[in-house]
Amino acid sequence: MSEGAVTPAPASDRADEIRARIRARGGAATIYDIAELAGVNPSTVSRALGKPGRISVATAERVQAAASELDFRINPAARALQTGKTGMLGLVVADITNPVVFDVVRGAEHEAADAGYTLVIAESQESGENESEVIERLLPSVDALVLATTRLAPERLLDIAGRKPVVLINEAVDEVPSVVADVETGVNEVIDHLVALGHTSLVYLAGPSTSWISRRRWEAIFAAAERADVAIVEAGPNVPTIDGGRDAARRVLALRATAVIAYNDLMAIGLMQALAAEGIAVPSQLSITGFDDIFGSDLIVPALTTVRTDLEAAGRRAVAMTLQDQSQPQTPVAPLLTGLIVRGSTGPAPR
Amino acid sequence: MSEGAVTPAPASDRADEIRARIRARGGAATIYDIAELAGVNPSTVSRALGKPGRISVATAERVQAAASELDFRINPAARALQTGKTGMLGLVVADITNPVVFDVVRGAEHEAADAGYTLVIAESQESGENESEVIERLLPSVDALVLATTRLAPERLLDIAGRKPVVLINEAVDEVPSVVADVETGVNEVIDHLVALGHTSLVYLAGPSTSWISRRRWEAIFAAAERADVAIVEAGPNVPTIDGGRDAARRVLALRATAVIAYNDLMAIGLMQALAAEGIAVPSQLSITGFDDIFGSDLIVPALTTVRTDLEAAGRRAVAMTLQDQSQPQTPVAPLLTGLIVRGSTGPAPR
DNA sequence: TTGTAGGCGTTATCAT
DNA sequence: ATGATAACGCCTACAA
Repeated sequence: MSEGAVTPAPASDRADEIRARIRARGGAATIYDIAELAGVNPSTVSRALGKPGRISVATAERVQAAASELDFRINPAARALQTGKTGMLGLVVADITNPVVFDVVRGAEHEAADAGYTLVIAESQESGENESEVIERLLPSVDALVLATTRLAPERLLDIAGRKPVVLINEAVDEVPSVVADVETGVNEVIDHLVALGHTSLVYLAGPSTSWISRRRWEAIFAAAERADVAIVEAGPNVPTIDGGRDAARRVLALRATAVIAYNDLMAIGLMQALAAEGIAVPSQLSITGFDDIFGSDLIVPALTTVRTDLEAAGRRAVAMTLQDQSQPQTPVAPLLTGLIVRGSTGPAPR
Repeated sequence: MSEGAVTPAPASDRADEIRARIRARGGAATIYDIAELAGVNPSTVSRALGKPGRISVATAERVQAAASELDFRINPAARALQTGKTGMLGLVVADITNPVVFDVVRGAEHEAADAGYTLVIAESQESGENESEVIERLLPSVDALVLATTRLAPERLLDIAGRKPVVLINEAVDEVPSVVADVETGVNEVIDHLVALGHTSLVYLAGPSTSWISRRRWEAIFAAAERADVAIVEAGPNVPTIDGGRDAARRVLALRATAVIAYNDLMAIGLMQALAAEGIAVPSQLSITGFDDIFGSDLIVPALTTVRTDLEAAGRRAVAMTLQDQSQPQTPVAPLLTGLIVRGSTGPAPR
C-alpha cells in the first residue's frame, strides 16, 4: 500500500499536480499549464493550437494531448485583447417577438455558428434612441453588426459603419452594404394575380414612413399597377403591427377598393380581423394580401395570400457579408428572391 | 488667416492631437489617452470611471469630460481579462424559431439589458450533443447561463453548473436553480373547464419523453382528472411541433375521447389541422386545448383554448437568478402563475 | 486622494 | 521549428 506501491507514471503524475494547481487558483487551464505539461514554451502552445502547419507534428501532438488532458479552453478575452477580434457578431432587431424577425435570427445564428462565431442579439424596441444606445453597448464586443430593422438616420449609420463592418437588411443607405430582397418579382406576381381575378382598384396599406422597404414596396406596386392599368392608392403611414392593420380598416373600406395589399402580414392579419368584426367577407367582398409569409399566415382563416421572402437566407447572407474581407472586392450575389403564395384571402373581384 | 488667427484653446488643441494619434493607430481611446488629456494617472481614470466615491469630485469631472471628449468606450476584453467578468449572459434554446421561446428570449434580453449585461443566444437544434458543444463554446465568454429547453442529462448539467452559474427554465434538476411555472393552477382550470362542459374521457397528447415539463404536465393532469373522476390517458411521446400534432391525429381519434389536452399549442394546432382535413369538427366533435398561448393560437379557427404561462417573466426571472450572488441565500419567489384562456376550440362534449 | 507597478492569458515579433 | 519577450487595455494592491 505504501512503500511497495508502484509510483504512478510520471506524466500523469505531473498532470495531476498541474490540475491541482489550477483548481487551487480557481481558474481554468492556460497555455502556460499546457506548456509545462508538454515541456514546451507557451508561445509554442499558442502556435500549435492556432496555426496547424507551422509546428512539428510531434510537438503539435504533445501539445494537443496536454491540452485535452487539462481540458483547456482558450480565454476569449485574452485573445480578443491581443487580436482585437472578439469572435462575436451583433444582430440588432426592433422587436424580438415580431414573427418577421424569427427567420432572420435563425439564419443569422446558423451562419454565424457555421463560421465559428457567436451571435449576440439585441432589441431596440422600435426606438431609434434605444437602438443607438444598444449599438454603442454592443460595438466594443463584436466584430461586426447586422441591423435587421434599423430606425437610424443615414448619418448615424455611416458613423457606425465607419467603426465596425455593418450590414443592413431590407434597408439601403449609400455606402453601407445591405441585403435587400428583390421586391419586383413578388410584387409583379401579386398585381398579376389580382388583375387576373378582375380587380381594378387596389390599395397599398403602407408601413411606417421611416421604413425604407415600405417605400420600396410601394414604388414597385405603383409601377406594376400602372403597367397593368389598374387604379392604385397608398393609405398610410401605419404602425406595422396587427393593431396597425386593425386601426386602418375603416380608412381602407372608405376607399372602396376591391383588393388591399398590406405592407406586411401582421397588418394584413389585423385588417382581416377588423373586417371580420365588421361583417365584411374576405375574399368575396375584399381581397387581402400581405408580405413576408410569417408564422401564422396560413393559420388564419381564410389563409393569407402573401409575398414570401426568404428571411432566413437574408439573415445568413447578411452575416456572411459581414465576415467578408472588407478590402476584397465584394462578390456580387444574386438578389434574394420573393414569390407569391396564393391562399384563401384573395378571390375574384366582386361585381 | 494664418499669422493673425487666434490659436485654439490649448485644451481642445491637445484633444485634437490625441484624437489624431488614436485614429493613426486605428483603434479606440484608452484610459491612457484620457489620463493624458485629463492630466492624471491611468489608474485614476480607471477609478474615476469605475468607483464613483473614491476620487475627488474635481478630478472625477475632469476625467469624465476627457472621456466623453475622446468618445471613450471601455474595452470589454481588457476588463474581462483582468476581472474574469465578461458582462455577457448566455441563453441556450432548442429552436429559435419556436414561438414558445420568443417571449423567453425577450424577457431575458430585457432583464439582461436592465442589469447592464449583454445577452448571447445560441441554438442547440433539439440535439443534446449539439447543446453540449454550444455550451462549451459559450461558457468561457459568459458570466452565467440560462438553459431554456435543455436536453442534457442531469450529470452533464451538474458539471456545467459547477463551472458557471446556471439557471434552468421549466426543467428541474437537483441542486440546479430553475424557474418553473406553477403547472397545477392552469391544469386544474382546464380540467374543471372540460368537466363542466360534460367531457368524461380525456387524452393528454404528450411531448418528448426527454421533456421534464411534459411529464410534469402529465402528472398534474392525471391528478386533476382522478380528482374529477374522469377518464384520462396519455398518448405519446410526440415531437412537440405542428407536424408532431398532425401525425398524432389518427392515434388520438382511435382513443375515442371527447377532449384532447396537447402538450403545447404547436401540437394542438397541428392536430386541429389534421382533424380539419379529416372532416372532424372542433369543438363539436372533439375539444382541443394547448399550453403556452403562443402567437398564432388566437389566429387559428377555432381559436385555441390554452393554458397561458408568462414566458417573458420566466426569461426575466431566470436571468435575474443568474445574477444573484450565489453565496447569498436565495430569496424564495412566488411561482410563475399559469391560467386558462378559454377560446373557441373547446365546447360541450358530444352526446 | 492619487501615483507606481505589476499581472490577467494570448499573440506577435524577434531571436536562436 | 522553437524560445524569449513585449505588448494588448484594464484593474488593483501597495506606496506615497
